[in-house]
Amino acid sequence: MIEKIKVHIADDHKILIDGLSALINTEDAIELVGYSLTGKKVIEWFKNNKADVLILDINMPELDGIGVLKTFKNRNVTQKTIILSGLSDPKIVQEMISLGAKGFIEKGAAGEDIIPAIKAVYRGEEYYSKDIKSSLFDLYVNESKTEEAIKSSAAIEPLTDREIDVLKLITRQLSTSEIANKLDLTIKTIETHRRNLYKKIKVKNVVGLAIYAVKNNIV
Amino acid sequence: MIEKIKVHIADDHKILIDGLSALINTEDAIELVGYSLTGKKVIEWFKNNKADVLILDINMPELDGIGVLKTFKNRNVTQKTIILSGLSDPKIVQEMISLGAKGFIEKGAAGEDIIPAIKAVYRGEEYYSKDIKSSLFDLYVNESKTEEAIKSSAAIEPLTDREIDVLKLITRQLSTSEIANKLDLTIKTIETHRRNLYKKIKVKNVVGLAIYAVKNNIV
DNA sequence: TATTTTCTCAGGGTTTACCCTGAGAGCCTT
DNA sequence: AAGGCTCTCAGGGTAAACCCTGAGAAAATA
Repeated sequence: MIEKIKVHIADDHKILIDGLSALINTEDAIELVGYSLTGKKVIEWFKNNKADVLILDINMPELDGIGVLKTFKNRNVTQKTIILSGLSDPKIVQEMISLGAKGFIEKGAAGEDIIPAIKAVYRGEEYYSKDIKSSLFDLYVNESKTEEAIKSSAAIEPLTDREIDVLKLITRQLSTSEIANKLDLTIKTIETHRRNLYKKIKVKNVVGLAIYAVKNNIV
Repeated sequence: MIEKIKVHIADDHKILIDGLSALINTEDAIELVGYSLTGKKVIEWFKNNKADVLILDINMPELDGIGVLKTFKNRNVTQKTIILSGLSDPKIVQEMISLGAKGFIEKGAAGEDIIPAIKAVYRGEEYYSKDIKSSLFDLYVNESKTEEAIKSSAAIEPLTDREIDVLKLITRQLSTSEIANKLDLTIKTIETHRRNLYKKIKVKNVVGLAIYAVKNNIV
């Protein structure tokens, strides 16, 4: 039996994972060895497992695709990655590339792209779907592999488990003292978590937190 | 050869269509006879073609899923429809049902839901994925098939213009005094509007307000 | 015209959010 | 062993949110 290309898919829409899975199963040379519904779970999975290619959605709750690649980079993990993206904002494309992404497929693109993309990236090549290429992309690809791009990142620092706990309770409209009660912690601790959330998410107050939570499906 | 269930899929993400297509192809009794990437194209397609079941995404450019169903309703077209939705806002669920949708699947749900959903809806039954059901949904489904339900939509008192102004500024993370400044009103007035918003939307604090605003596209 | 709704503002109050600094304990990685 | 991160907690403070009651003026509606 020939060695198959091992693929891991990360996307918060299970139905898309199942769909891609079915697509991939039509190809003998590729097999799906795992999937994740959040960025955090991707990190967890790769601690104990290996895949040849990671297909990574950008918009995910808790920790987004950018955060995943940053985490990999910080840990000096080299993971061949194809980005799945709803929108092809050149800035984001640039950032993902500078973080090591080797492929880029728009969700609006045809599903047929996925198989050649996996194969190309697996071989060490790069792959970009037409929409990406024909957008402003070409202008950036050559200059984008610098360190600066990483720093100017608009992305959000990854939230810790505790912070997510607190954020979830905040969105349930609980006050700081109520949260402290529920988690058996002091008010001061919860206040610290709140402050850290403000800093990380870069918002002014609890309203920004709530909006972030809803938009990122943490509710 | 046995008659297959003819399905049309509408979603602005081609990759999801291709994925679902692959999923559906694993089932002999169902075949994909067409797809659309925008709401407008759905309308066009159904002018000259027929499908037994329509799988319809809500978020689409040009004309969204709600618009599609409204168009069908205006033209007295009865089309068995399954809604594909990223979020399960009860209000939207309710509206889609009153517009004739017979099935409802969250994108976060498992892909295995899709086949039984198609079969159920084809047989004239209804189908809702677990996430939808287990949300506040059950409370609404029985009362929502009347014209009245559309008017009394989700039971929230209508907001006044001023209240919406204030709510918008709140979601921009402005404080009461900042809002007062911007609108040339006193703090006391803004506080009153806030209090009325809490009552009408039935939330405890500004967090509830923010969540409501995001889910109802007031941001 | 009469009534309701909306929009405005007030006094006076409690509670909560938010900001600053600092710090110890445990865990993981280098 | 050393550095980094997470999680925990503290003192002490200001600003803001939130709650109560009451009410006048204008505009929409009956």
